[in-house]
Amino acid sequence: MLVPTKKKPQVTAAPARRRELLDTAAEVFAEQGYNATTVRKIADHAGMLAGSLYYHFDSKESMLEEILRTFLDELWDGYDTVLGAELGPRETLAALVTESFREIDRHRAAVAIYQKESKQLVAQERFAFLAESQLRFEKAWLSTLERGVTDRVFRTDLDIRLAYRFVRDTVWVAASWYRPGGQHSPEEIARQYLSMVLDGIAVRE
Amino acid sequence: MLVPTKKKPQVTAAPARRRELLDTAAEVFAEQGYNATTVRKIADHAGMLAGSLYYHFDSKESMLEEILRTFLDELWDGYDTVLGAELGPRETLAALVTESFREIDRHRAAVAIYQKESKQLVAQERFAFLAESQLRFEKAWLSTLERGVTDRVFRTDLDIRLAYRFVRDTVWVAASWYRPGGQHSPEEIARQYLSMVLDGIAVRE
DNA sequence: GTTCTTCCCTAACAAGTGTTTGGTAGGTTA
DNA sequence: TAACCTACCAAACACTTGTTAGGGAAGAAC
Repeated sequence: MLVPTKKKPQVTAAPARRRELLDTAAEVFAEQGYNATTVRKIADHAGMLAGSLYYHFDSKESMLEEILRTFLDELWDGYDTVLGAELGPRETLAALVTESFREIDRHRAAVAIYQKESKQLVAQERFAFLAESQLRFEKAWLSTLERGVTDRVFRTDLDIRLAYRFVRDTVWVAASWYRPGGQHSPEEIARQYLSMVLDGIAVRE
Repeated sequence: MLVPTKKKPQVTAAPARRRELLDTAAEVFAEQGYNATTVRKIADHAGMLAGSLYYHFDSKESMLEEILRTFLDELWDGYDTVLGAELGPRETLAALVTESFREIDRHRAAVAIYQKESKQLVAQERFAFLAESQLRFEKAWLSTLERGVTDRVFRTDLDIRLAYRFVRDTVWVAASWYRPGGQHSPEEIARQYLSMVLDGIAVRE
């Protein structure tokens, strides 16, 4: 019982308030950019003062890390379910795209942050998990495309790495304009995107 | 001859050194993000001290403005030539995509900056020209797609605004991974992208 | 040879940055 | 009632930021 090791809320299981603050922080990060966002702005949006944030979090950077980790954890939950179902390549691609749009719907802010900042963040060892995730991501998509090519489901005359970047980007950039509760549901957007990616926008002869 | 009105180089026609500095600044902006880039970093890359930059430029912000203005001017030179040729919708789309990849090849850094920062910049009146350009851009692409639909060249069952964002994003996001002097020429990338956008990645029955 | 111009340096400035320290109101526990 | 914990505030900290003022070296102009 010596040295009570002042239990800071950072280490305990995340309470509701903590999640609340992370949500508002993610919103501001996504809107203004991480570097342009000051802790005072976050505190403003949360109705408190800058210093008070440090009761809940170690640093501004740790807030960013937790936002991205939470998002990626949930993303891979969905992806692993899809990949574990062992569907055909075309169905796997469709399921991955649909799942991605669902994640955009649920984690719009986090996705936007990821898109904007991940490239610079991976350089820091603290955010090395971004690189790992990116690698798994690439493997999942590339193998699906390759399977589709060998199965003669996808065209064989295309550069597969270009196709990968093509599909990947078309999906995730949507986070920059997507607004939850808009005209289209995530599933509807996924359906139209898939239609364009798979069959193209030109009329068939 | 009273008051020699100290001619600052900012107002005169751009000398070579000025363009040189803007190029290095654009490179750093693109790599680290505008807000994360300090004038000292720019000066480092240019082999001089921070204060010396202010002999050439009014401010950090004016450097950013000139980088984006130069890029957009050249972009619209190319676009206007394409649009003025009065080609069919499919050919216009192909020409616009190809022209876009050429611009990415020539202004990689500026395009990357535009992609990352424009959304937050348009709020400032100084960067209102970004909004104008964006509007012209949207008109050009949307009208091309609409013409294609009425001409039965493009599919009629697609949400045309979704298709617009689809094509727009697929093209410009390429700036985030494209490296000049790589395996593929801009024209080759454009050809493959067009093939995917027009005909899709699925095998035709 | 003197003057002028170009281009950079040195040194500082004020404002804004993330973060820390000590305190405190209010509820919960003993 | 007393001790304690939670969640915040108030005020400052060291540092970085964009920017400015004055000066000086090297060459061009006269």
